[in-house]
Amino acid sequence: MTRDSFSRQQAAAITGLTPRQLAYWRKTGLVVPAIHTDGGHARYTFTDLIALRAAKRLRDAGISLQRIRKCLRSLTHFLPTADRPLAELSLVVTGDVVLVFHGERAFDALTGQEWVFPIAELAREVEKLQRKQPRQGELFPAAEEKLEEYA
Amino acid sequence: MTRDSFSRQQAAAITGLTPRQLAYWRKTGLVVPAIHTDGGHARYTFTDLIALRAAKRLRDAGISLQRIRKCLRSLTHFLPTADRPLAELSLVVTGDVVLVFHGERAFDALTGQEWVFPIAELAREVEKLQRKQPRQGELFPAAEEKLEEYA
DNA sequence: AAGGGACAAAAACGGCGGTTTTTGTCCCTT
DNA sequence: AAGGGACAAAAACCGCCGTTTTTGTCCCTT
Repeated sequence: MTRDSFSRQQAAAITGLTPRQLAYWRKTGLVVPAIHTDGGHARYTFTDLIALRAAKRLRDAGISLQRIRKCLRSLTHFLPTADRPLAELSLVVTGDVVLVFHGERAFDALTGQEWVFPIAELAREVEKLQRKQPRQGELFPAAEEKLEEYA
Repeated sequence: MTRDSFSRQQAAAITGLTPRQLAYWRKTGLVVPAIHTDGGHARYTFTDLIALRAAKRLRDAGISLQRIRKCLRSLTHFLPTADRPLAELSLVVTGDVVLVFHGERAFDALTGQEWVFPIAELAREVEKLQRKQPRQGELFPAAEEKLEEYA
């Protein structure tokens, strides 16, 4: 029981996961312990624990393992800088979706699509428009066509 | 064409929605124009435009009308302060979920569940644990039971 | 204890068809 | 123009069911 390596039992106790889950997740590559003892037994590092804990939270939030896997696959694809997303990134979970916060922006962990728009921004848009009453089309080019179309 | 009331055509042109949609959304109560002319015709206010624009964005982001309605219903339920969520709150959309930012927190607009957890927080948790090696149970009470259970 | 295998229950997924909601279009009235 | 009604196409939803994934449990080996 050193300072920076944990047995499976310990890891399970700390993270709130079952030993069975650790075994399966290891076998399927979700979280693979970084260290092995001489006897070939697994040892979880501190970083491993964080990853496990993150995964546990995602599970508790109702995200299925399958979805977590998908997210990780696409994350390593569109955010290659992060090689251990579960231990590095800020995650927000809602319903069946995982959001990643990266700098000021938020992405869908699955698709990489960015989907943030504070209402304040909308207000500014419409305000601008209001000030230019006569030539309001500039802000919404597509809308301008519609204006003519339905005029 | 005053400064703060817009006809249906204008509203449609500005927001990028079709007049048909405005009519339907009005009829079904999603966004009801706040003003009426003497002749009984609808006039959209500036705030209405913002709401329309927000809804439009949600639609563009792939959120169905039905889901938007659900979100609004539950929003007015667990955030009663906001009586016009579409025109007041910050929304984040990903996949088929709508997130509401309210102060420092984020909620699922549908369930009201709060689901934010920066990884940094997890690291702190585990760090604390590491410093108290001998009595590690305090941080994860549930885990402590497991420790015994699987010991 | 840890690892691994085997088996079964539980959970999650994916596709399909039927139903409801939303939108487009046309027409009529004011 | 705006409102409203009617009809049809498109989009979205819901429930069902067979398949796959995940987990629990038991047993055996080191």
